[in-house]
Amino acid sequence: MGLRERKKAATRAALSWAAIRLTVERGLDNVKVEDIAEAAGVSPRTFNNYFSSKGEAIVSRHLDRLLRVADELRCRPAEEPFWEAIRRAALAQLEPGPEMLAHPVSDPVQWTAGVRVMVAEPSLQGEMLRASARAQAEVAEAVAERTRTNLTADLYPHLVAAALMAATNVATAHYLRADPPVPMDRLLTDALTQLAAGLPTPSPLSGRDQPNPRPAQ
Amino acid sequence: MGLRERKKAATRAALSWAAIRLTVERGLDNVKVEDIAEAAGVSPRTFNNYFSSKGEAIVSRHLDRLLRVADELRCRPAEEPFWEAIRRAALAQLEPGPEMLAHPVSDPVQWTAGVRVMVAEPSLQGEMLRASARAQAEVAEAVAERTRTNLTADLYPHLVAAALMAATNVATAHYLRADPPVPMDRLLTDALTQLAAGLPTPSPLSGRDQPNPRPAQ
DNA sequence: CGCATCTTTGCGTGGCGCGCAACTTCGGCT
DNA sequence: AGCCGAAGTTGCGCGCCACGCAAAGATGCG
Repeated sequence: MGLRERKKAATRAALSWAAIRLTVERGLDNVKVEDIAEAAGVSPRTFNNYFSSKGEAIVSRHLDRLLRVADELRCRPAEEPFWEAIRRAALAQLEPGPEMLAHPVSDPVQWTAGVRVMVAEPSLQGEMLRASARAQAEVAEAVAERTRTNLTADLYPHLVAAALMAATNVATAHYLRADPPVPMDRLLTDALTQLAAGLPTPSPLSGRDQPNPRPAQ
Repeated sequence: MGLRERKKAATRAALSWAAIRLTVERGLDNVKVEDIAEAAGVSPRTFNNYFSSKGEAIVSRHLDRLLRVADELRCRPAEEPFWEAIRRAALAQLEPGPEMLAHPVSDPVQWTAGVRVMVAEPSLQGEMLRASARAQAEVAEAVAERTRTNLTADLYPHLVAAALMAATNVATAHYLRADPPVPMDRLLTDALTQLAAGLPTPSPLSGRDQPNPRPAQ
């Protein structure tokens, strides 16, 4: 890989991390594009050569994580049971990615705070969900290959991909509000297990700690 | 309901429909907020009293549809089997809503074109997915009530809601690309059936018309 | 070394989101 | 009926943002 591309990737990462860090520190609308560009040591105009909006910059790290899920799914051996492969692929997003290790700026705490603001800020929610949708398309393709289903004629690969992303989102949301904290891999595995079981209504007598306190109205 | 609220609702609908119609006719970025306001007979400034962006205006009709799903789910009798209730609720979005009947402007063709542009335009995708997320929260609440699960402690209601929305989105996407056309209710029902069955890998020998033409690489 | 290609940058423009402060309309209450 | 507070509308103005364009700079290859 030439110097050119390495530099591009570095600038991209710098911009993205700067966007996340500043947004976490000051709040989304106390950060101007100018600030992000300055923090990354680049002209404001250049920012828009890499990202078409603040939101896209912030979410791009999240998108990278999600794309690793599709990659991992393609890498799983073909003889592995299907849902086991799905589970492994889903867990791939929790491993620190290549650019995560390169930038020591990004401790997990900062990342969690970043995700929290992405979920909280309305204008970032859309961007975040769009990232999920993009990753979902990749996953659907991988699923179609693996299960030999048809990407345009069958619902199946899209359903699996959508369910996988849904599990990710639900687990993430739960992770962010869980107190005391719950490990993310457990949440993800749990969600996928329930999905693969067809989401049967849990029997209220077995293993439930407490029934819903809100009475049915 | 007083005159005030009726007028507000009317203006809101007028703005939203105008936004959709103009966008379908001319393309998203050949429509200025000014145009939409003018078409609705209202000042440009007023537009932003109702919607905070073009995208929100366009998608608001879609959001209304999705919210009807949660409403319908709450209305289904408690003795109805759970997944049957889910199916019925999902199908509720296909029925023309109250404001659909009031505005004869909105034939199904126009609506389909509207959805098509929402899915195609990048800046509308996010808004659309945000609408799904909002509806999903409502559905999750309804599911928690019905199944007596806990909205904050359990993944279950969120998973069901997310799966329902995923089914809706996947079915919609398939509907938009299907040629020859496939009835939407069949797609939705099919998607939900597969989900409730735990998304088993379809056996490639039975009932498949054609295997995936792309070889696994 | 020198040229072709890609990238960065400054500038300018059009549009948008929204706070603010009049002004208008509505609806209840005496 | 008439009045008054509340709610909605409008015009104005500001700061920000996305992006087209063209000049200047960096990079890689022969």
